[in-house]
Amino acid sequence: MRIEDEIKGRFRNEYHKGLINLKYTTRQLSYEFNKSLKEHGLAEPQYNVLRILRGFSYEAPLSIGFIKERMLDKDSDVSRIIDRLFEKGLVSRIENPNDRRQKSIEITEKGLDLLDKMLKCELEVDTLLNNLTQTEVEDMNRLLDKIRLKE
Amino acid sequence: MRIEDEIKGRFRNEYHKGLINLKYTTRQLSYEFNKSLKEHGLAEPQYNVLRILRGFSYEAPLSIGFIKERMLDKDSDVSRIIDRLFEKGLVSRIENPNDRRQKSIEITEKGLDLLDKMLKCELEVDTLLNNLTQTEVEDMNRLLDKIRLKE
DNA sequence: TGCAAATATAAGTATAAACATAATATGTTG
DNA sequence: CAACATATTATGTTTATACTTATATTTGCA
Repeated sequence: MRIEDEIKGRFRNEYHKGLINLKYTTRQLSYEFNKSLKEHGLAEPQYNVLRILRGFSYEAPLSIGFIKERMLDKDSDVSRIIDRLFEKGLVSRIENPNDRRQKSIEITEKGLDLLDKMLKCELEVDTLLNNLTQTEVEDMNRLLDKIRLKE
Repeated sequence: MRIEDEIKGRFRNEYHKGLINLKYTTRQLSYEFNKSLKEHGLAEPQYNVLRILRGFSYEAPLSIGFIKERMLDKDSDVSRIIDRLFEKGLVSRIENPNDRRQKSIEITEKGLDLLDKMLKCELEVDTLLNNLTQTEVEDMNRLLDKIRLKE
């Protein structure tokens, strides 16, 4: 559907439309992905933390700060996201004896098992943009990178 | 900065990168815009509701449902967003005598004054994508529309 | 007419972002 | 070593999304 119809609005110009289109499309993609995650009882940031913990398990245990640097959202409240994962038994959390300010976080067996069961989610990620050809995705990435360029 | 460096991650392929790039770029644009809104004490959904109320004032008063249909986020909790605007005196809310299930919402003088003072925010919207040329924005809109096509 | 279904909104719960502040641990410097 | 700055994490508050359930009202139909 045309974005104008989907939000029953109108745009001042192509730039205005671009901004709304970015937000609207991103939200729709997240919505579809979240439905799959919910089936496994996870919210998206929780899933992202688990994937970081698994991805860097050769450097485990990780600190909260290390995880935070790798989150999409730099303001992520990793402390409380870890709280929820800890309560579900998906991660362990102990005080780092070398620096007692830090916590040492590791993914548990249960956490790894859950990620294994969620392989479908991972594959889905690569299909959400399937309407675009390889060249088109490359074009889009080039445009998005350009949007973020400073000065 | 390259998106790979910004989130200190790696991507399986261009599609995977595209998805992350969309989320990351959209979040960054929102972040910048929200800073301006905060100066006026509004969160983004509150600002959007006010703009809808002003934009359709010739059809005023509007129902909650009418507003919801025009929100970017279709699951917006417009009832409670209106609560907050009402407490700030920016909108009025009365029971619709023709259909007492509905509420009649209107923007107040105070609300209109606030929007007037926020003209800078409105102009900023059109500059957030200024790194792109007109043709590039059009390309991006075409790509985003294509992402959302069903089958 | 009477009653079930549909509609409009509100309210409850869990999760998270955004922001501020606090608490504790560590590093540095005089 | 004391005083101060900095680092790391936790906590508190407000706002919002996502989802569920409740309530009041209207509508449609047997």
